[in-house]
Amino acid sequence: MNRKDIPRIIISRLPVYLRTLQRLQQEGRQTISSQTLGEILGTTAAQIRKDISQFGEFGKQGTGYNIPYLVEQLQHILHLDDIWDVAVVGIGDLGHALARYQGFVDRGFRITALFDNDPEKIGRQIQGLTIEDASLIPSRIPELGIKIAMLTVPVSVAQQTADVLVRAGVRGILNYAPIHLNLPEGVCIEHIDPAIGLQRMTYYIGQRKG
Amino acid sequence: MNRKDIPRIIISRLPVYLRTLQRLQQEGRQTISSQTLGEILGTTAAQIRKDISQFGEFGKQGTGYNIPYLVEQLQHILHLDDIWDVAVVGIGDLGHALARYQGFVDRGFRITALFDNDPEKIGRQIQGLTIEDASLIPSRIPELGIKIAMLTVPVSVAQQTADVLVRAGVRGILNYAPIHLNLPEGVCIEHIDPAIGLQRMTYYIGQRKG
DNA sequence: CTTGATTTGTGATAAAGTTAACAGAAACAC
DNA sequence: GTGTTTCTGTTAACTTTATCACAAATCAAG
Repeated sequence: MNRKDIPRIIISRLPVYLRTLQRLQQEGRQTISSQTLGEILGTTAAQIRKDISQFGEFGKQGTGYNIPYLVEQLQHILHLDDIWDVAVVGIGDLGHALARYQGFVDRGFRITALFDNDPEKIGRQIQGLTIEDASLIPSRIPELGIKIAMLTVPVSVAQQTADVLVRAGVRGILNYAPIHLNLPEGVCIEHIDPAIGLQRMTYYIGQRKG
Repeated sequence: MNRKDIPRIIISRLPVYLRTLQRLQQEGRQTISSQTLGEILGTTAAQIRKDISQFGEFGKQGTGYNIPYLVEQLQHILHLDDIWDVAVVGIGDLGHALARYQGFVDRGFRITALFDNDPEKIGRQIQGLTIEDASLIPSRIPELGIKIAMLTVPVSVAQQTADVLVRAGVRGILNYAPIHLNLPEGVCIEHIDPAIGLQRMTYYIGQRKG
């Protein structure tokens, strides 16, 4: 089981499985078959079985998967055994919303640092955290051992801010700026851009009047 | 050129091309080769050429692509010739941030309705728009001709709210609730979940202490 | 006008990903 | 205990997607 050999597309589906399994677990459900999980997720049983089987034999014939056990295994595979500390860089409306969002802890993440370069914002508090001067990123990120950042700065400074973060030791960036970031090998990047999502739909929805 | 025959994965890349081309256009650049665009986007020239060629011959040998012309063509392909009206449903921190975001208009979208079911919020204004009672969705959505909604409600009511929107005539939903929505054939859905993005990265980043 | 450098669009090829199908294990009904 | 049903993990077949490689078009220089 060499981690590098497992296709990226399979890895990208695991968090989706995990999210649903955690919800089912909270609802008190004990087991689930690939068939049923596929129906819930709008995918096929074969794909779910194939994906999960990349990492071991977690199911049981005739019964399906034990939900708490599979949740545990997926969390381990995705390195979610411990909580990750995350920084939010750029405290505009969106950064503010992320800082206040209560849903990260159950998923394995905790926001532990906020950065902005606006003197008006520096020093203010959100959820008990103080917004720090972005110029302190190079010292504070290593100090706090932060490896992951959410980037919610304007496009004009996104690439340079990302570069600073990477130099400070950040290994993964969730980028909300609507621009493709070029980062060195070994740094992970995920892009979130609502307009891209909307534009992917309008192709299929068709003409506005029609 | 049957639209249905073009692979979804190609469609999903077009908005990414468009976003970059629009930025280059704003910077005053006139032409670009697939090679250079590939370097900017971290992809290959061949893929860009193949993707674009699905829809016609928009480039010129020896020169590359004319940026304003290609932008226009991509906008037309994606049905972005006119501005789409969009509703935001659920005005928490995130819905609030989306309602205030200034970046949609250049990308083809305009937020024209806000809904929430909290009496405290109904009637308040954001960017000149009044938050309306979510119970009015069935009448207001058709009235305003809205076909696209951004869904930022709690998980517990996400599916039922989506169902209401679809019954009201919505054809595409950008879902921010961390749950998979099951919608009828013909309705487009895109999911945005920051925790999923983070979890896709932690697989590769590895153990927190390591 | 010719030569050399670029660059597209595309048919052929290779790689990657998905689906189908089934042996074997487990559970269940009676 | 036996027969039936359920369900996984896996191999093989199939489908989709990405890459390669090149003819033909364009441009620039002299």
